[in-house]
Amino acid sequence: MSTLTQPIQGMSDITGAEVRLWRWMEETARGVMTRYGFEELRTPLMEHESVFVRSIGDTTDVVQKEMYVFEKGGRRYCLRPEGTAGVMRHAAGLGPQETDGARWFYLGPMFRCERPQAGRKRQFHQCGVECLEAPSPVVDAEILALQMDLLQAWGLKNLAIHLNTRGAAADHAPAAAALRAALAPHEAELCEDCRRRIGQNVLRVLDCKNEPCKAVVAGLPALTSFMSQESRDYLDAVASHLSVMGVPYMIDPLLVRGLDYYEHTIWEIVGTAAGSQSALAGGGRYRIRLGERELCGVGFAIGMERVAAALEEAGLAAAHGAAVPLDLWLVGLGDAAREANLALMRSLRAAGLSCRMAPGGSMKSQMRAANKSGARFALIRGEDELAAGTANLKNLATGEQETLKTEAIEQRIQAISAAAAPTAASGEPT
RNA sequence: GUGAAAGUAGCUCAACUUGGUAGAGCACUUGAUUGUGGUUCAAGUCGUUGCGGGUUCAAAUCCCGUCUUUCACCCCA
Repeated sequence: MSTLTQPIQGMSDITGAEVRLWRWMEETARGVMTRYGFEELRTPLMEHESVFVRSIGDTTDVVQKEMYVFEKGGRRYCLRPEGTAGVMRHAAGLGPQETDGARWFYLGPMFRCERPQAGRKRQFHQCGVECLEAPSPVVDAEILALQMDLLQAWGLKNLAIHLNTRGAAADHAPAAAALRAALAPHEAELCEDCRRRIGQNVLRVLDCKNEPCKAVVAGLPALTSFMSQESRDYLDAVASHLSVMGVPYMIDPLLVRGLDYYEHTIWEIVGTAAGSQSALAGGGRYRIRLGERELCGVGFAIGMERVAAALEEAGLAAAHGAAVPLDLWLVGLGDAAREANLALMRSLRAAGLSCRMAPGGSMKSQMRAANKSGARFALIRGEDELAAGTANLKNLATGEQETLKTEAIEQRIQAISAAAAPTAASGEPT
């Protein structure tokens, strides 16, 4: 295929059963988040590059290697690689009265120029929330509960919350320095990547997958032991609030999250999905300074592709991807019947019924089209029926057919349609 | 950014090793039934073998490049 018929690498068209599943996921998410008092916020897909450089951190891989950056009219823009920074950019332009206690959620595409693989696309989709209430372990625990409720509303099971803390901002530098000092005697035992990490991103040594590195890390004191009492108490408080709410979790002292803006609580939610992308979602408490405003909040993001894959694996996707059948397929033989059906379709649709017809063709081909469409009923009219003022309504599932008077058609179809399965709720694109 | 595998009809795949007219199933169209779908039977359509170049009398097949997909790193949701 050529560039004219293929999407860009790592980006894909979402169609058919997949798009129906996604709409259901989005509607379900809106429902859950609304019950927690969150309002939808739609920020642009493009921002000034600096919005992300400031908040995510200019040494992170996301900023250094993965952002789609381009220049236009002397300004540098980028496609958003995540959702939090844009929401904070919005908040920073508002006054404190409008941001204190704000609860926003978002749903939409993000862009990172990484090498694609299972559960990782260059255009991917996240569902996330940001809560700007005054920092408190209570709020963090509530947000975690929300996230688990949402994942469970989608039907996911066997999820594990891995909970940890980055500590208060004042603890970051001392903790990193202490970790470097603790690792120094073992440098020769570490892998090449980890020796590089000591200088650049020392926390990443903690979650290295190589056995020798794991052995070294296992012998180190917990990272929290390098933090202040306040930081340890904060984590304990979050854990205890989770217990009160009955939300299961596990403390994972080796959990690391890469973006610079996190402080205190951080977490990931891991599913059982195959492959290396088992993290379905992540979140944490953060502090972001943009312009004159410094904003503290807590939030999470869920990878929609990964959730969809998990639903697929659990056998839950098919039910939500099923097409809603048409109420009716109109079959007409001859010009007069076709014109009559054309007019009838308009009033049926105005009445809320879904219907289609073929522009022509034999009785057989029209009936085949009706069958193939999955419509519940076929309405059949030819010269004879028009002359007699009637139409034949056939139930395509049972083969039963009844003859109706023309003036009774619409009412009868309404009644039958209402008795059948209700049509799916409407959804909005994102 | 690093390392590896794959791409043939609308779909799932065969033919590639050892170069010699590109095939099957499903799907699709039509007919058996001149006004009734699904099942059955019969016939038919279906391709610039991802794209571009090279080797050769001859390339789906061998070689090079490129695009895309997949997998593992890196990183992240």
